[in-house]
Amino acid sequence: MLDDRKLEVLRAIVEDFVSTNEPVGSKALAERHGLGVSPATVRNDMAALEDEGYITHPHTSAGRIPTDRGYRLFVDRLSQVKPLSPPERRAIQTFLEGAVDLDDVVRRSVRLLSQLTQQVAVVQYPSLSRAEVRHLEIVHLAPNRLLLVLITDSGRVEQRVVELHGAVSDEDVSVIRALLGSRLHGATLLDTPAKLSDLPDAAPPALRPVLTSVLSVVLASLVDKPEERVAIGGTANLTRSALDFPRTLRPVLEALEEQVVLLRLLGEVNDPTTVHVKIGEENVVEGLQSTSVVTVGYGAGALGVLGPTRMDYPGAIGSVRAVARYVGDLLSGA
Amino acid sequence: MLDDRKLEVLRAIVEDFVSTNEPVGSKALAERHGLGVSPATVRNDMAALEDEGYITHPHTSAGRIPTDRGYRLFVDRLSQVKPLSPPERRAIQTFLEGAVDLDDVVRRSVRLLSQLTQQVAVVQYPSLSRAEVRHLEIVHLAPNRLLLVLITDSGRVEQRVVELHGAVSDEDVSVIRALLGSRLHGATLLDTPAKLSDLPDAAPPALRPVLTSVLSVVLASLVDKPEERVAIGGTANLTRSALDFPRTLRPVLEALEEQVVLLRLLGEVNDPTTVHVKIGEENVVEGLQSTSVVTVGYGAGALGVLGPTRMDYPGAIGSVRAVARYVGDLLSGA
DNA sequence: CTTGGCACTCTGCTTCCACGAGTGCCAGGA
DNA sequence: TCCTGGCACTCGTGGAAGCAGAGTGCCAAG
Repeated sequence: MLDDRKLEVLRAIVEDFVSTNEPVGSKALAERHGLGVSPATVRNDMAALEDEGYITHPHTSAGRIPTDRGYRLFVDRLSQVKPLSPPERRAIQTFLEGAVDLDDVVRRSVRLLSQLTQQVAVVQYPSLSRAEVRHLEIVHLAPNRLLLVLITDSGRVEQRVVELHGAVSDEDVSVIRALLGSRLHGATLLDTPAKLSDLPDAAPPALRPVLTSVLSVVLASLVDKPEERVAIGGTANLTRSALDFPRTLRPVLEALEEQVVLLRLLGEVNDPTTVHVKIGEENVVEGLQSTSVVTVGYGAGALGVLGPTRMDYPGAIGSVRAVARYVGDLLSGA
Repeated sequence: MLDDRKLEVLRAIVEDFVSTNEPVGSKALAERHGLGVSPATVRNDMAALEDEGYITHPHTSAGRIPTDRGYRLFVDRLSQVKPLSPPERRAIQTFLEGAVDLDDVVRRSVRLLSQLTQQVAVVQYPSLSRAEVRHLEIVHLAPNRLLLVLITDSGRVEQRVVELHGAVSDEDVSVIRALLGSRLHGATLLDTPAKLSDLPDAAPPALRPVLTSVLSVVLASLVDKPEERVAIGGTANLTRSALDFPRTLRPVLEALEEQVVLLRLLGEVNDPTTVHVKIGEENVVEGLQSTSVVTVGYGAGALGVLGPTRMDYPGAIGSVRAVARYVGDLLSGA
């Protein structure tokens, strides 16, 4: 059905359309790419590609533009990842290494990705559930109020206030701190319930009420529904493609304001090591049907970019992959 | 020069234009507002207002729209703050009280403000320099690497990694923790340099190198240039006024991506208790000359909204003030 | 299977015109 | 002195018409 030349035509259409944002006609295409055939032949191929649903017409007498399906084929079979240049790699590395803490790493990654790809960038914080506990601190804020501070190996710091029913002494707090600390150090949050289940029984009776309050907060807010966080940046890049989003910019911005939506975008990554590309209507998220998303896991989390379906996929995939690698190294090393 | 009726005309123009987004003509104005005078009279007043620079024409045969100067006069002398309704107040309070930690408070405030005002909302995290140290924890990450965790009374948690030149023992870390803790507990970060200046001398000689490293990190990254943070939300609201930003949406989004810019917007608040309004060209920030900003301090930080100059100022001022009050209470109480 | 030719169909742009909103000015009246 | 009705004028908007150009689909010949 689709011989090599037809695929070549599709590739040319995608590349031209991505760079010019204008429907591409048979004549221009035959000239600019060295296909060695006449416009008429190209037209025949185009008709075939259109029959198969890879390209379409905006209107009768305009050139062709790729459909979502066309981009899909392009990404899967017609393109190869554009690797970054060595200077770019060095720049990424030095920029990321300048970060002073986890927040800074994430913020820098977002900025980096959005500048490299000229798209919207999304970076997830290292997931809590997969993280190891490096330190658990209990601060005695008030007689009946404690602050739990959890530090993970990926550098995340989570805090929760625990309201107690009665007052508790500094000494008791120390005991609890020691108890919890010894149990949890080095554990992942997934292990936590098992590690803590018998703790109230093992503790001195006087401390049990307090311990129970503390545990319920730990389990409820850190284990059962661990808070996932994401950072986003480069939204200004959406306006560059104002032509791509006739009236759809609104819903896109709205969707991007929702943490839940962003997490879904990043979370649909099954295999964490390969780059995933969602194109147009493949996105189930409301409001993002006219966008494409390129994501990849970096170890304890995921990151990616979002832009119009008319996107430089090879470049985006290359950048996303490279940044993910550096971020992954950085976070597992620190 | 400007008698009461002229001011009334200006007020009517501002209110009409804000609600309809269309230049307002003399006839419609004379009818809809009970001015009791003829369109011709209104026209004369309009001419006077235009001479004074309070209103202008988009083109010869269109109605009038307010200038920045007109809005300024409106805000200063012709409008009164629109207080929130009791149900609204209750909703704010319950929504904010549901927050589990500082990040959550800030995120909720942003969402609240942007929904109340239908504008872009900006909320600064409580400033570090004005905060009191509630707890300073030192975690021994590796033989020659420490993690400092600073918790302030406003709930902020800052972390910094300290790389040491040589290994240090757990016991030494405990000593340093105790030393620093006793000195800093209850101090503000502004007091810190004074409180710590003689510390190396007072400490056991063996610990001095380590202590010096720790102190230099504390002073450099927490005191000398304390990290200010801001959260932003509701950018989708900018598209609602696509008519207001003909082609200027781009620079606005770009400006909003810069933490520095946001801090400048919020930072120009001198008197922290009153609401400040910057209108259009009054904004020195590049790219925001077509927007207005309404800000107020809430105690340890500031918050505000940003939108087109065509903004419901009384409503925005009311919302900003109310939210600031609740946030302030919440953060000083917690 | 490829190619050149040709008729056809659109869109985008320009021009033109009529309409209507709104203004500025003036002269008369309170 | 100020308000008012009247009137001529300006100018942007919107629809109709016409034109040029790009691009297509199809066909018959190589």
